Amino acid sequence: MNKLLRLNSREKNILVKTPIMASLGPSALTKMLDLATAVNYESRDILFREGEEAESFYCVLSGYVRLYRLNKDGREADIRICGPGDTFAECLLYLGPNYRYNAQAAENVTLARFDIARVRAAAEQDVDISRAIMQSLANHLLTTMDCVANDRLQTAPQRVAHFLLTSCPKESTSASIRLPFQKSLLAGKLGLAPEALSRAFSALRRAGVTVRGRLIQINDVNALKQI
Amino acid sequence: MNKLLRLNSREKNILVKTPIMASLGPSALTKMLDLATAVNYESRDILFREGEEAESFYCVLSGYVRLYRLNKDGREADIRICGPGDTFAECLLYLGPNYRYNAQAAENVTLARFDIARVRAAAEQDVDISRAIMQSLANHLLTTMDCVANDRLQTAPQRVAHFLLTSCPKESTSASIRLPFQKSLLAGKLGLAPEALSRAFSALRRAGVTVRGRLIQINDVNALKQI
DNA sequence: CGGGTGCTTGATACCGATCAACCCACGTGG
DNA sequence: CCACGTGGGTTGATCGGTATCAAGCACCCG
Repeated sequence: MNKLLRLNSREKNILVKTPIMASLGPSALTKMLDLATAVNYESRDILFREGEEAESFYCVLSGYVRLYRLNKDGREADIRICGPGDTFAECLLYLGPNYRYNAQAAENVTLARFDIARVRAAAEQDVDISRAIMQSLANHLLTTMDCVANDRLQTAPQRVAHFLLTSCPKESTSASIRLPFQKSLLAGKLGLAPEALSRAFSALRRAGVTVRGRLIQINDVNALKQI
Repeated sequence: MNKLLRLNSREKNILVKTPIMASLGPSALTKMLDLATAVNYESRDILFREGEEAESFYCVLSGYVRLYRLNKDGREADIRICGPGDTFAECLLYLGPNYRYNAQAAENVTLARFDIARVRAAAEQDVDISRAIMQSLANHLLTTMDCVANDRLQTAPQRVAHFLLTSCPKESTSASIRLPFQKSLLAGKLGLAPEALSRAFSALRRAGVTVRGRLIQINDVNALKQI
């Protein structure tokens, strides 16, 4: 981490377009902007660890953040990958005082930081704010339930196909995608070892998926849906 | 399903002790009780299916409900098992108009049903209600994240051990537990096939776990923690 | 006593983790 | 300019864990 500052105007512009802020009315929006500070981390920096006292929650302005858990042998499992516009740890607004997972910068990131106690107070007074928080929580809950279902129902190639399909523009018959982050991060997001992701990609070649670096060419979107 | 009625006093008594209702002030509580109707389902009844339009969310008064998803070959995966006091589908209060998973009665159940639109309106006017919803959402989000992490980090015996430990009274050195539902339901909850649960139990015998029907005897709680 | 249901046990197959080696692109310094 | 190291990714061989299929068992209730 380094300096902790008011947001500059560029950062403000990003923040206000964020899902959690976009639905706010003008007065709620200024309240929230007043509470936000900007903070930067470098790749691999730890933002916080499981068990630490939670003072802040965050909204990603640029870069990617890994939320993950450790088992007692030190193995890591990603729970969620947060990109620009994503909010995390806001569930602690109404829960216990400790972080429940680790957070690490997957690359250089800029975040908006919010003081939990202050936002909680603001939400009590402003329905706009509590509605926005509920929407965010509800969204994360559904995404996470999707994740459980996908982990339990889909094989590695199916997960990758599913991910690619959600990255395609709707209603397209073919597409080319640029991964927004490293493959190893994608592997973690899908609950796979990097090797398994690699093999899944090569299994998808027969379905018309070509991979070169971060560039992915999908010849037949419908074929992918059949996987 | 059968009749849909105002709650009788026994049901009201259960409902008000429920996490989502317990934190409400008197006026919010009466508002919510006014909105609740009681509904019964028999074992294996389908409450709703993924994709159907969502009019209601539910709170379990007695029995157990399975939330699950299907893949395209018809295989099922449980996402969550809801028991007495649990609320489900409340995430749709602020989201799309359709259920995102299937819900089935795992045994005969009694539920409190809430109309989504009306509760949404009530939450706009009463901070108590929206705070209660946020707490519920935040709780489910964390539980579901736990679920993802456990699926990705733990083997079958570890999952079972973890489940048993959370069912033990805190700070006890030995315990005996009665499963509140069928083993096949527990298997689904833990993301296992029933056979795998069975084998996990027999693997735990060496750690001092004895199983007879729904009764489970744990000789050494600390040994379980080492699994 | 017969039949159903829920559970266990065994045999097998599959999937993905793990370990190890290698490849490639890139940057650095001699 | 080349030798080297580093980090990210791929590929192959192996192992372990769990699903799946099939059969058998225990209990309950008529």
